[in-house]
Amino acid sequence: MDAAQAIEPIQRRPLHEEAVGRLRDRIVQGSLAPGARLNERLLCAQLGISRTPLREAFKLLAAEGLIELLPNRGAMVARLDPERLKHSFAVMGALEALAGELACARASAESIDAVKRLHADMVAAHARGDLAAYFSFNQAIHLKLVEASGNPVLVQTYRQLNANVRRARYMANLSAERWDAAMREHEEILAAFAARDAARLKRLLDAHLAAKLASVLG
Amino acid sequence: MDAAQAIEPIQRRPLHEEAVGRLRDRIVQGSLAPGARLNERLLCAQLGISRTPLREAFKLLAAEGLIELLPNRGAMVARLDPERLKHSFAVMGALEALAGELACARASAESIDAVKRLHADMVAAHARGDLAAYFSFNQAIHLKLVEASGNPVLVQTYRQLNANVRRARYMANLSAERWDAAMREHEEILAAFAARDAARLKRLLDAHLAAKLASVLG
DNA sequence: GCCTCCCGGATTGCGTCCAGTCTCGGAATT
DNA sequence: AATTCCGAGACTGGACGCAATCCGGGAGGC
Repeated sequence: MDAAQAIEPIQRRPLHEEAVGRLRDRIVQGSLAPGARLNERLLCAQLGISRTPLREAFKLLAAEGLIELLPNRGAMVARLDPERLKHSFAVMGALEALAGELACARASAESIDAVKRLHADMVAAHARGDLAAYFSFNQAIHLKLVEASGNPVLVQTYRQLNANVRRARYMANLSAERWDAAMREHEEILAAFAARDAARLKRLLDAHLAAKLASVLG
Repeated sequence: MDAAQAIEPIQRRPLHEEAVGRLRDRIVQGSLAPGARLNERLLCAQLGISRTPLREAFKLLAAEGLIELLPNRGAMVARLDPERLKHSFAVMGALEALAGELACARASAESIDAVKRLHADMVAAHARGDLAAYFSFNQAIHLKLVEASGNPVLVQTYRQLNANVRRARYMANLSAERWDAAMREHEEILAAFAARDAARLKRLLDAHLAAKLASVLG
């Protein structure tokens, strides 16, 4: 928290880390479609790296469940299995419930303020119909809420599961009604969090998640 | 589920996969001590593989939180941070709670029988004071319970967190009293599961986990 | 005497090479 | 005509080599 933190540490991230980030973004965002074969050479050229770091990135993404490694036949972007998605949502629900509980008990005032600000940004994005920005702020809110739990293991676990869910959300197109409903749900969630009403927050998060699942599967 | 499953599929696992398994075992079991530096060449020689697959294995273990990668300075076995352990237990609690609920609702009779058998084996191990076997059966019971939830995502998430916790349990030495208490707790857990009493099971699992944490930290 | 600087050894990160495996298209056979 | 067999091409898995980086020790300066 001192000055050493302030100065931008000369970030020389390993190439494989950078590659994981880029590929994950492209997969989540759908620019690499589910089922698409991933040609090592091609991606190497695109990313400007050699095969070694790319292969390391593949292994990590496979562990996250974003791609599948077929022995001797390369990698492909994992398909979105509705069944698996349901299972993911169930686990996410348990994690969010825990996060909500912890957050209500231990969140700092600043955390709550941060969520409020993100919420305002999200409302603005909704107002101007900016779906991409909405998604982004929406994700940020949920993540911030989980972070407010003060449990880094929870955050890490949540993040990992979230990647696959985000992917599904990018695929599904959000109806105007569902969008409006989601905004109302978020209003309530914010209120419950600000009031540190854990029980209510848990109920709301659960309902929100269920609606999200329905929307994605629909 | 047909004959094709029965014949042993010529297992030609990639080397990195094999390496991950071996290293994980050694780390969890403590033969690679927390904080120990991992020399690539040395491990290559020990495992009889070259650096490429080993490095891939390192990346995966790092993602699991079992080792830490220091840029340009190699890898070391992650230290057991009591704080982090507490966080892990909190998440595991949420996962076990969900698992218990689902398992009570959806477990097959065979799953329950399987747990019963494992429990009997564990009792036997306890009776003859075989700590290693006890640990093994204990783990198997918990895992089987989670698997009985029928949620593969939950299983995978649980497994991953569990690796670190198992490590801590190997480190801490179990007192005779705690061991006896754990056996009693397991009796109750089994009874609740067999009766499909979700609420009671959840309470018991929670208490069991809390006691485990206290034992490990003590 | 202590601090700083610099150099050598060791080790990592990445690029590249080789061998084994798989895929796909064409030819030969039934 | 359909099927099987076979070989060329492409690609992955693993091994290895080189340059860059880091650590420790010793010389030199304050």
